[in-house]
Amino acid sequence: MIQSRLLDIAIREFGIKGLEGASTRGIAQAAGTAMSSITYHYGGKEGLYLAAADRIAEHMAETMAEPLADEQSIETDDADGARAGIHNILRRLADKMASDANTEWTLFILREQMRPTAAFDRIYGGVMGQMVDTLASLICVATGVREIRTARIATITLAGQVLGLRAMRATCLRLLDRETLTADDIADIKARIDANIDAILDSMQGTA
Amino acid sequence: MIQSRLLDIAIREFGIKGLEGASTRGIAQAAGTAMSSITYHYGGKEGLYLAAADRIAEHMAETMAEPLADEQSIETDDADGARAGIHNILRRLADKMASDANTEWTLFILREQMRPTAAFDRIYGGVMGQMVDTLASLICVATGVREIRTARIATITLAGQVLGLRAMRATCLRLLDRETLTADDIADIKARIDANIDAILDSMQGTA
DNA sequence: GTCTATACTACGATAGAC
DNA sequence: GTCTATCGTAGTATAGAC
Repeated sequence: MIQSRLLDIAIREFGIKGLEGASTRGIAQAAGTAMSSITYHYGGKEGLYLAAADRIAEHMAETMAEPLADEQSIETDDADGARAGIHNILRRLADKMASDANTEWTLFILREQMRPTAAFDRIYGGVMGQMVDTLASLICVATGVREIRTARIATITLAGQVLGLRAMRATCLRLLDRETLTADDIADIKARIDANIDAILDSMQGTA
Repeated sequence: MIQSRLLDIAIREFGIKGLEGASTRGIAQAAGTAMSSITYHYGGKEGLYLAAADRIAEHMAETMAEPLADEQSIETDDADGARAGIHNILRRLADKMASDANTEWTLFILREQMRPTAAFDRIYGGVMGQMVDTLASLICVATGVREIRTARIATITLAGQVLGLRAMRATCLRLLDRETLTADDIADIKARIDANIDAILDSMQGTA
């Protein structure tokens, strides 16, 4: 399937180099085909970029479908269940952000976060918006906080901790004196994040 | 001063569009000069990019000099002072990350974090490395934690919360239903971050 | 559908006038 | 120092053969 290989390469190249930095020639060559097949299948560079965003949204939906489905059925008085749901979602996200295997599409998303294009709508409108909304709802249930705005702001800080694994990767590596993050590093960081989540939720519960 | 204007525009363009995305022609035109003056003053696009990184490092050094100088004189048994220092540093960083006025160079740094070039050495080797090292030391003092690795991992999560303001900006705006962050938004987010810091440090203190 | 050819544009670098 | 003019390269898009 040339289409599929083209998309995989595109996600990698766009993620690493950005929309302007990546070249259709380079993508086509890496996929082992002619550049004009990009025009044929996707209408051009822009179309390929948007298709890459759609595929990323799909991929995200697959990995997040299970925890999101579970968590949306939580009762409004099940604080412990809500807390477990928050951990579940963020842990899964942390796996993606920490692993080198997911570098390409996490970078793609981060670029869109910093400077959104039409591609961001496709990603956020997919499972991503649903994910942060669910997190905010779960925070309300877990802490007893009533104002959704408060929960949303907490969502930003909780997700920020996790996104930081990718967004400040260079600093992480220097600070830990590594070339890449080891399995031990990732385990320790995830443990720290889990502890932070509990500490933060506890503190919100106290003031609610 | 044509040099100064050229650098300002360069930081903006490189920050927004990245090294490949920005064009020397565009930068020169926006600065009101000929493209060849970039060659004359900086030797080329690469040289201009590195000069922009140096200027960003300077700017960061100016805004962080005071809190870093204060904090390095903290006694090893002054847990409260250390905690205040952590708040001080992260609050100042949060101001920069939240404000639209600093969009250009914060984006520049984030790009380098995601995909470091020689420019990252100049930024990290300046005040940035010093900042995260100081944070880790202060965390040790504030919590009684002995292992520097534990403190460094906590540093990553604390800084991640703050960096998230820029790195997930698009999600922040959608979640709060805004075009740009208002002063109220920023105040609320900073208050949440302050509370989170205390909650996290408390939880580390308990287990140390 | 996939390829080769080519057209057109924009880029960075450089030479040389002033 | 700053400008104009130009060169070579790399980019995207497109037409047309198969």
